[in-house]
Amino acid sequence: MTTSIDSAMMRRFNKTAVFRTIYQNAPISRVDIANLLEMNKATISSIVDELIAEEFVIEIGYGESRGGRKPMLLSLNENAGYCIGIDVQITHVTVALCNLSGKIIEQHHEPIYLSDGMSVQEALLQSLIAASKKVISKAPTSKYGVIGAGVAIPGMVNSQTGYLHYLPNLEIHEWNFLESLRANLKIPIFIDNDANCGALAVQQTCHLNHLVFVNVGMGTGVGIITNGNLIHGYDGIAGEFGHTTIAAMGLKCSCGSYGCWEQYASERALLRYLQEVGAYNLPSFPSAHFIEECVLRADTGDALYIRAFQTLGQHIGIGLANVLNGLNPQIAMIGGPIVLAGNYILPDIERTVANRAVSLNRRVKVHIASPETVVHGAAQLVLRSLLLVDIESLKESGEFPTPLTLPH
Amino acid sequence: MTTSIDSAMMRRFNKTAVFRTIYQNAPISRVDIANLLEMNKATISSIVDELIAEEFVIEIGYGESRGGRKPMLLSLNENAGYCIGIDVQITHVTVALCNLSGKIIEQHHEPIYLSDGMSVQEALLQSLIAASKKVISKAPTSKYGVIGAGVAIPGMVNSQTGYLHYLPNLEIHEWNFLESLRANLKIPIFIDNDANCGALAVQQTCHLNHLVFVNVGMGTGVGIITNGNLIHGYDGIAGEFGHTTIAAMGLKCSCGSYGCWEQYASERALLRYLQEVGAYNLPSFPSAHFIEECVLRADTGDALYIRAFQTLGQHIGIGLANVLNGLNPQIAMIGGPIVLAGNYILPDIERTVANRAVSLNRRVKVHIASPETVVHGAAQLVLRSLLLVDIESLKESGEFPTPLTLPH
DNA sequence: GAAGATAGTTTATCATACAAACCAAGTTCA
DNA sequence: TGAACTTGGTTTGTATGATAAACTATCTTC
Repeated sequence: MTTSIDSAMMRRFNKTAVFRTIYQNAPISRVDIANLLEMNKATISSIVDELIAEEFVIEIGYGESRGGRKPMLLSLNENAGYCIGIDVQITHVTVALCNLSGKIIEQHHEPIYLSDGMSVQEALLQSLIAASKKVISKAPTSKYGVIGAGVAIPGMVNSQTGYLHYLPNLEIHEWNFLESLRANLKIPIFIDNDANCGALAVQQTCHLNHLVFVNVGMGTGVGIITNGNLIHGYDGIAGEFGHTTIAAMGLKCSCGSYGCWEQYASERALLRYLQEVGAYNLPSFPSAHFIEECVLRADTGDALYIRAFQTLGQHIGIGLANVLNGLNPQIAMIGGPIVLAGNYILPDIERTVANRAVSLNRRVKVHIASPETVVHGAAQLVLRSLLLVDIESLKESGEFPTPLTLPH
Repeated sequence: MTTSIDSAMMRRFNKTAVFRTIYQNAPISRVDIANLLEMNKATISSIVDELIAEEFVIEIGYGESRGGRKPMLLSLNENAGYCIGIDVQITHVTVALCNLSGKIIEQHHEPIYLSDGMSVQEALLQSLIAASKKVISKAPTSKYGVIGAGVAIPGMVNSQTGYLHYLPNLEIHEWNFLESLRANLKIPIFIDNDANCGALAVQQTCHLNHLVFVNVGMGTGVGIITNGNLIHGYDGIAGEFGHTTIAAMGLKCSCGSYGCWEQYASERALLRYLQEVGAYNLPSFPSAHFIEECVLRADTGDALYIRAFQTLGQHIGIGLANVLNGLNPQIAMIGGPIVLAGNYILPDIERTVANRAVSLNRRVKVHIASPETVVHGAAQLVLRSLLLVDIESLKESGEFPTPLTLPH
């Protein structure tokens, strides 16, 4: 692992810092960047010149005078290139084309269709590739083109090696996913767990450095950001709070343990709660639009559905309080398909957290994320890796990626 | 937050990297450092010259020739200065004088004695100060003297602000501990939670970047290191896994919640298990030597005690599996007073973890730490802050500490 | 319209890392 | 035994990049 710096490296760090400052504070002038970063005006000018030559940054006109010469305002050239974010789910994939500021330009849903004699892996790959090619073809011409794709996976992946250790429901085990995808998509590809992607997206919009993103879907996973960094763990599978015990003698879980959180806080748990309160006409398995349908029923005032949502909220709250006590974030986000039911579950989540979190963790605000959070985060994997590299990720990866030097 | 680098900063990073390399790989030659860090020989020589002039590093003689000129071996000058580590417990404090390599030179136990009309805070302070002064007076004369003190606290502290949010058992709330101690001890002081200190000590000895340290005593706390960094959370109180629910309908906890792990995995839990299996002559509250006494009984073959330890081990295992699934560390350490019973609890911990952890977390090895781990880690707070500063901690703290420039 | 303020550039300087040449001191082998 | 080679470490010259200070450009104020 390298931990030494030479002048080229110093320049890269500083250039990245300047770029990040523009990215997050645009429109901003050279002087303001210099003040924010406590660097010399001359250095900023020199770096900005490079960024403009590379078309990552553009001058967008003069700002208001503050008693002297008007400042020239700088901004990200958000259409210098594009990236795609992919949210893999059990039944389908969602692919979004985003510009460099992360804004979604095009979006497409593609079902995962398992035809005869085809492995699940092949079906997933085909769906991914088909959807990706569709949105890539929609990308406007630009300096850097489509610079990469980020994939959010609802299972255990190692984002460093690209290995998919386990994908529940589709029952994929130990698959070199990244290699398979790379063989078919000729752009840089990044992958991570879906909850991690969600956390990344939240960080990008909220500019907070300590947060958790709880993805409640068929299973329950947590993306953790502390000190601004995603936590991956040794094998990359950190955040499997869905398989932490909240009831030592509780329900048997598919993982072999008992009383796992996701037995009580997931789509499947919701289905069970509905069965328990006596709702009728239930599917045997949560379908693709299960939550949506339940929300419609609750919206009609169906007390059974409302009660089931409340029970779900309480149990999400129990596990969330655990996560808060363990990690002490600044905010907590609830994401995944369940967000459609945000209004029905949030009060119970909040109440339960208030009763079960300790000390300052009681103050942690719980929010419901937007449905696009994960796909946004997937795109963020690319933007972060290629554009927002900093000291941190250098140390993390051990090798030095090359920010801001994309091939044309 | 500063994220820019100039040549002075570059030098500091590199100097620290060289020092850390010597610290961890001594004895080592200049050439080997250059190869390890992928830096130029000339640069290494220049930095080493400075380190030798400052007496942080010494030349300890020639090594074996590898076909040419013999290398001059470098080593940490471990007696250039000293630091003290303090382990605060409910009934007493343990203070250790350590040299720069972290080796304990002197150790002293001081009771916390509450005399009439004295607040708990005062009693704790007086005990700390008395013990510190005793070991400081034993420090040999050296270039830098006693460079600082690190304090491990069995409660919720913010290591940045020095604020003690809550210290259970002694029932101290919201106290500016660092300020109070600084008023009395005129050396730099660092504080952190006891489990965090334990984790730090383990990291120092094992050179691993992903680990958890579970401190089982009157309560249960976890120190988490991922990517080589301690996790503190937003308010500094991360790691309170003792207050995570493992039984949603379980025992009422002092924190107001139900079924918290520490109700099932702590000294108090052990006492309850003993009551449940019908052991007699039990104290109403775990005394200072409670674990020690229980181990003695178990050593005589007392089946009740052995069974109680096994039950405790199972419940430590349930919570530990949760921690592993949530954080995916490389190894797990059990520390705190319970380590005396390591042989009695470890098999059950391992079995439970094997049954309840998911996927690769099943492979995580569980070890019993030595009793001095926490006090070692407390000393490490000082060594780490003053000597082993690197890119990482810069980003973390946002401000730039000044390593290797101690006043004489 | 002169004085002052702010934005940004140009120029000279300085610190630091690096490369290459060099010196020092060992080993190998004819 | 000594010439050739190898390795460890230093010296010297160079390149890079950040900074400070002087300078230009442009605006506001009075």
